[in-house]
Amino acid sequence: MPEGPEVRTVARTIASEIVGKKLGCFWYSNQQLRREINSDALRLLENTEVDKVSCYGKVLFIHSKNEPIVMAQLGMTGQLVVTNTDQPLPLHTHIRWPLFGMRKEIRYIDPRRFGVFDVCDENKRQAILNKLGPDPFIMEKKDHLPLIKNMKRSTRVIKEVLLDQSVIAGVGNIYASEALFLSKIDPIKRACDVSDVEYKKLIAAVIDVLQRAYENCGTTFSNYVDGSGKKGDNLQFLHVFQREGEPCKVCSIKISRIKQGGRSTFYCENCQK
DNA sequence: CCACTCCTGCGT
DNA sequence: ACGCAGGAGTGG
Repeated sequence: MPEGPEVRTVARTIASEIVGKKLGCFWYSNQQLRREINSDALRLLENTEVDKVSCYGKVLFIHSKNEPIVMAQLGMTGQLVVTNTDQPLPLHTHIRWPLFGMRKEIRYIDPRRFGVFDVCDENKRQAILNKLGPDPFIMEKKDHLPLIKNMKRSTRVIKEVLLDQSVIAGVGNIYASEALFLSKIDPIKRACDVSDVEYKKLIAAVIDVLQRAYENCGTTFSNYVDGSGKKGDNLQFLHVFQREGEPCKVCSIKISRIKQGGRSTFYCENCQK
């Protein structure tokens, strides 16, 4: 479900509910997610207070006063929400984590179970972050040139490079298409054939598209919700994603859909060269 | 590099 | 019945 802006929105919205609260008795379903749930390690966090919630790319961390740190990835359909304990349990609820004395709990819901809910220590967290490319939400101007140099080395198609989290963290299938549209780059072009001028526009477009999505609390076209269960408002502002056959908002020709690396890419054949 | 896998649900 | 879906890893 979630790309950088959605994960960042979830992090912000659950933070306001759980920071400073004490975690209660951890519960999990017997089904396993992408990885098995390490309940023994997670239970070490019972009776500890949540310190902060952070995220990098599509990875979300819940920090307690002590280690370990909770590491969550939402996959395609993961939802991390804080709700009243007496609310009916949605199908595919895999984790319930009450907040001490609050009549509220953290819930992890994930129909497809592509997500991860795990723990790590600070060293492991750094190792995870080191494998990821720069996050456009955090990136500074001085990071642009090394990023462009890195992208340029690849002979892969530019769309697929944008999805590679080790190159740039937080861009997913929606915002890859959107950023390429805004910077007028043909998604079929190999990354090594994209010019410096195009790259500058592309990086600016990526930052722009992600920032705008975050300001609109993310894109909901299916089941994405923020930490309070609220849908995102960004769908109406998308230019190409899931608009196959509809008119381009710039030139009015029909938006195309192609497959790249098994994923759909939406683009305008006229505007993007 | 590619194809394939993990899984459920929805629309055609 | 089939193809599609905000992700990411594996193995050839």
